[in-house]
Amino acid sequence: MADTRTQILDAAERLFGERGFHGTSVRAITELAGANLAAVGYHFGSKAELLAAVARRVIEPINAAQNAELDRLLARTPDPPVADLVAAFVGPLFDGMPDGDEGGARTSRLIMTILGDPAEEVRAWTGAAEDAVRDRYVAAFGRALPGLSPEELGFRMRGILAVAAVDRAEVHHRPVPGCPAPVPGEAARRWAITFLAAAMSAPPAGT
Amino acid sequence: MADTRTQILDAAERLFGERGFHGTSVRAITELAGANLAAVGYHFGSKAELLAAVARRVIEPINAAQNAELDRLLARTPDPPVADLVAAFVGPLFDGMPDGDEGGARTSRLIMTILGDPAEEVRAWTGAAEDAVRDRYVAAFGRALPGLSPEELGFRMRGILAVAAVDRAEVHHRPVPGCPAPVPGEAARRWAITFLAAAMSAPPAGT
DNA sequence: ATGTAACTCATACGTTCGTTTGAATCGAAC
DNA sequence: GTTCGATTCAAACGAACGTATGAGTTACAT
Repeated sequence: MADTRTQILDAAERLFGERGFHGTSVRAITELAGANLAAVGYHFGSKAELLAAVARRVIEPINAAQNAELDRLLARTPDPPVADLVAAFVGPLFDGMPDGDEGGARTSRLIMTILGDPAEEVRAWTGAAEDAVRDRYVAAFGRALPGLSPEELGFRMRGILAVAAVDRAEVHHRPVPGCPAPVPGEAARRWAITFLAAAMSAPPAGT
Repeated sequence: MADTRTQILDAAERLFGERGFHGTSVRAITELAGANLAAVGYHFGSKAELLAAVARRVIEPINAAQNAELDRLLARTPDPPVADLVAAFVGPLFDGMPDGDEGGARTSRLIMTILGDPAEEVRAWTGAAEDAVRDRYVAAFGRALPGLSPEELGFRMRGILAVAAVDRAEVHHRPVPGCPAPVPGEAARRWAITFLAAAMSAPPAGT
């Protein structure tokens, strides 16, 4: 049995992802973790700091993988094609956490919750590491897509995140009625890369 | 000055969009609306039913516009090209509510909140109307994109919603650091249509 | 003017929230 | 076996929550 701190992180990750930040009570987290109510205050200081810890733990391996994939690409050629850049960026989002995640769905639901939750406390933890990774990809996409304004490139980068996060978040949620339910695993990953590579390769729409 | 019921709907739409369902208190809504705390109970019954009313008011004009655009397209040709279908589906999402919406951002933030909020009460109102519209577009896209499995088509439909909702939701939020900030108005609409038309037109990735 | 229905209001109820407290418990070092 | 830092615990705090109540106010038909 893992230590209390880790079990609280696990429980919080699951519940924040399933019910959002405001929708999850500290009591629900500690109950699921089999820990005492006060353990959150002791180990993390506050509910908001617990969310920051959860978010860090989720995002760090994704960032590391995105960086590694880009390194691998750039080692081969200084100007990788768009499709490879998309795969390198999107792949880690579909891998999610290395272990214990239900096919990455928990992770993505959490990312979706964070993306969707406007509260400052939910967003405050975003650090320099994420920015650095994103900057590297923006630069690489910019070279692969000359003629695209920085603003439109930014729009497309956000589009990538949106598709990946929303789709994965819904794997176990089943919203958007009227469409067939999302598909877990390898198929969705390949669909996303195909979908987004074509999207990124579109000619500039201009201002 | 509009009647109390409308002012509560306006305030609730803004606050639900900005802070989510659980993050918005009935007191905050009535205060912003300049109404009494009990007015929500009197006019809507409960906070959850207020959300349902807000969601209906937001989504109905979007659905109607999507239906009308598709009618217009089908009147011209029985099998419209993908780009036209994308424009017809995405356009109304960028138009948002006809009046008083800050360029549609309020609306989309609300949609994003709903998409991202896993609570059953947030999702319960989705009705037959939305399903019908989506079914019509799924059918039209299916004819325009033969060889695409229903599952992959469902994936792409969700991709459209994700891009539109996330982008618009962030117009006034400024998340995703490392990318230039989102752009309001006409540019984003054209970028989205270009981006998504290329994405939808991609060859099938297969199972 | 008077009755009536629609509405607004101040106030209170019971619950749940995040956080804090101080005592109890544990494990290893000495 | 005692000391001590680290951790866990039950209990309680005040604040904020959604909702309910009943009196008060308005507008209008009669």
